[in-house]
Amino acid sequence: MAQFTKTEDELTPVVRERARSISLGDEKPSKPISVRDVAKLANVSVATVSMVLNDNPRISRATQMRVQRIIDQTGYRPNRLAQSLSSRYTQVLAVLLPALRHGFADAYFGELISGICDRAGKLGYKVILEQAKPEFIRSKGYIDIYERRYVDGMLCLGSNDRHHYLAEFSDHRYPMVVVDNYFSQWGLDFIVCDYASGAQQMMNYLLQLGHRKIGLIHAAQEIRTARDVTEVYQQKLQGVGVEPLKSWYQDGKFTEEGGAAAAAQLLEQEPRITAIFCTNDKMALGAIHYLNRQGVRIPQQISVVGFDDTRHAAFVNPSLTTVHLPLYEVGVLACERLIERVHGRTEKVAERLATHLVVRESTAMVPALQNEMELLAGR
Amino acid sequence: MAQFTKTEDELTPVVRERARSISLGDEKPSKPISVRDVAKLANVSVATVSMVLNDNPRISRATQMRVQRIIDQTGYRPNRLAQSLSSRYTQVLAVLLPALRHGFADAYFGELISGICDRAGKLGYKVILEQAKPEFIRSKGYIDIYERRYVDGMLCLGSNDRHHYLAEFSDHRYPMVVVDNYFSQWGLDFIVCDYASGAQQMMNYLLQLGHRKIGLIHAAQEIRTARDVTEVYQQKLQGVGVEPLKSWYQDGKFTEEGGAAAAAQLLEQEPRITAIFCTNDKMALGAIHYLNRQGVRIPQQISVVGFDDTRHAAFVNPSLTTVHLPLYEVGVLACERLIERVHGRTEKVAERLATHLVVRESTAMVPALQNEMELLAGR
DNA sequence: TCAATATGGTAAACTGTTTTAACGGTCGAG
DNA sequence: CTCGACCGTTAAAACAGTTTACCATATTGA
Repeated sequence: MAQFTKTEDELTPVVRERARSISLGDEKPSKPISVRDVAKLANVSVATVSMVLNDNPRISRATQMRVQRIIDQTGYRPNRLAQSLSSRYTQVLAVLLPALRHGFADAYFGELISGICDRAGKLGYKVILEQAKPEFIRSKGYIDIYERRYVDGMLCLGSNDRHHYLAEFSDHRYPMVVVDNYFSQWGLDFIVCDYASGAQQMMNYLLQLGHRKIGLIHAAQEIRTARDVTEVYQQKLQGVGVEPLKSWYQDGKFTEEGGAAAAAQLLEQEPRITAIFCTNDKMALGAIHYLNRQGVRIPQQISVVGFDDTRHAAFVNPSLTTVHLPLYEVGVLACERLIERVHGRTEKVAERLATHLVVRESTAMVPALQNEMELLAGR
Repeated sequence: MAQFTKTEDELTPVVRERARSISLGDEKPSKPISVRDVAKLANVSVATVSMVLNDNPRISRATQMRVQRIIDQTGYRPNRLAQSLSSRYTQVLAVLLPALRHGFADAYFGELISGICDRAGKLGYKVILEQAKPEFIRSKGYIDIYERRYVDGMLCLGSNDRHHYLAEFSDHRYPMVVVDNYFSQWGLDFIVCDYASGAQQMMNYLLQLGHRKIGLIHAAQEIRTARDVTEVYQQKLQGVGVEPLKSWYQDGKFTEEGGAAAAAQLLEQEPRITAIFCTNDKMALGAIHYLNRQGVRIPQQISVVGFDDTRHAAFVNPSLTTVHLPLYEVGVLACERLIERVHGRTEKVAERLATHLVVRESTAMVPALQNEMELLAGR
């Protein structure tokens, strides 16, 4: 305790000794250096060291340099637990994911998480992963992580209307941002892709190609954005005087398998369909897979389109016409806004990022129209 | 401070009052309940409460129930920062990922992470994500997370031989497990898939189908497991008297684009090739994509195989023959062993999980042999 | 019956920071 | 030549738990 003297003339040797014992890394894991050690070596109080660490302007240039030198020499690193305990900020964010079987192996969530992690890291935050398992919800784990001070805020991915527990965040007591979805009801913060606009672009394009009998492979109508797409599909068809039949809607469950099965249903129940609009790329992949092996030629006989523009979309055969979602950017922005909330932002967060159509090879003019055009061209 | 009396008869009313003020959730965020509050209400010392929390056997059934009742009534949740600070265990693990552009949107890493998170959650651990950016390495961020007490241990994914900093973990001072790779040099803990065995099964299968001119689309020879596969490929060919030419090896950079480009090179430089062995599924997808649009029929003209068995492998056209890697299980096991290390395990961790061949539709007998067989069959 | 050993609990020290109120010294103004 | 303001620094009080050493009783064994 009193092993370090405080007289000015003895400072240097003492420093050297401490520094050496550190750099040599003596086998005994000689308990790590603390603020107290640094304070002693620098002949200042621990308060001063703390202030240097948080570069508080109250510290004079001279003192700040003296302390910094000691910090560098000793390789002192403040204990984050102690810092968080006393400062009330953990510098950690949670990413809440739906509890899918092998949930992370998913391009959609992966892209969002990439954006989040990149930005969080840049702003000095760590990110913890949390899966919304039933038990987690039942035991209010989502509140626990705040109350037990694991995190300062949370980003909620893959949420849907049945997640009533999100209502508990409406008072903004616990900073939370809904990522790529939105709720009209609870006044929650959100960052979302403009699904409606994307769907409009896609429908306009398909209609322009002459398609009228368009099947829809959708999923999860409890997700607001998914409903947006479905609604646009319906409105646009009605806009050209077509009332989509019940059988044109098929649930693809957001998976490749589901997409394949839905395509099969569609073909069986409505053989005269000329295009299939899948509300995500995974289902489109499944549908294409099914059609290919049924010998249906894409896009000559049937056009197939997706939604998301995941990496794989470009590497199917034929490559997929789809709507590009700026998921990475959504992640980045959500992360940024969440941190602002943690730091006291009070204005509501609500942003809608633009989406755009990506035309590749899975779409073509409707076959009949194609023939007509060729006739007109005099062939 | 002395607002709570300790006489037995006054306990009940006091409890009720505290409990009500909590359940009503008064608007003022009346500072959260602490051990001290609980102790006072239960008429025991804070030490006792702490022991109940960590179910220390020294506490009698009666006391433990009395305290537990108060805990339940007040909804008290221990502050994890304080717990970690004084217990020296954070109950947090780090997952270190290579800094790929959009790294998480990858089926390979996703599968590993799924396994890790599932098991970590089950064992009461949280998982933080860390990207191995150059700056992170240069500043020894990987040591920082231990010293600053962010985590108890680390799982290292996507490592390779150029990651010399891993040598710093050879003394096992900081618990770390290499996931799905291994190093002969530094005595690090690891859990890995049996790549060599998988490659052998695949090569045996291809050779059995009569293939001799087999191209290899590989990548990242600085990864030990990747080299294992390449070596098996070479040995097996030599085993049947074939010396693979330099031009049979093509670098596919582990991506779809790379796979497509490599396939193009291969076809140009060695048109008589009858099979292509890709060392991961992504490159196989790229190769198939390229071959398809060149009009090459798979598997009639050329067989293509992959490695990994990611979800997409089953949904390409034709579906991909590949080697299944138990990545989820590797994640689970790595997580488990790491936690054992944290709790003092001293035996080295080194396990190799079995892999197996998955035959789908992208492979067939070598064309010439096929004809011969048909002739023999008298057709 | 008395020392020896469990049993159950407690007070105090400890974990490593940040923050706050106070303090001594210098300076300019009245 | 005081008085208040300001500046840089400090001691001490949080923060919210765990751990340790010790202290009463109660139970055993001889």
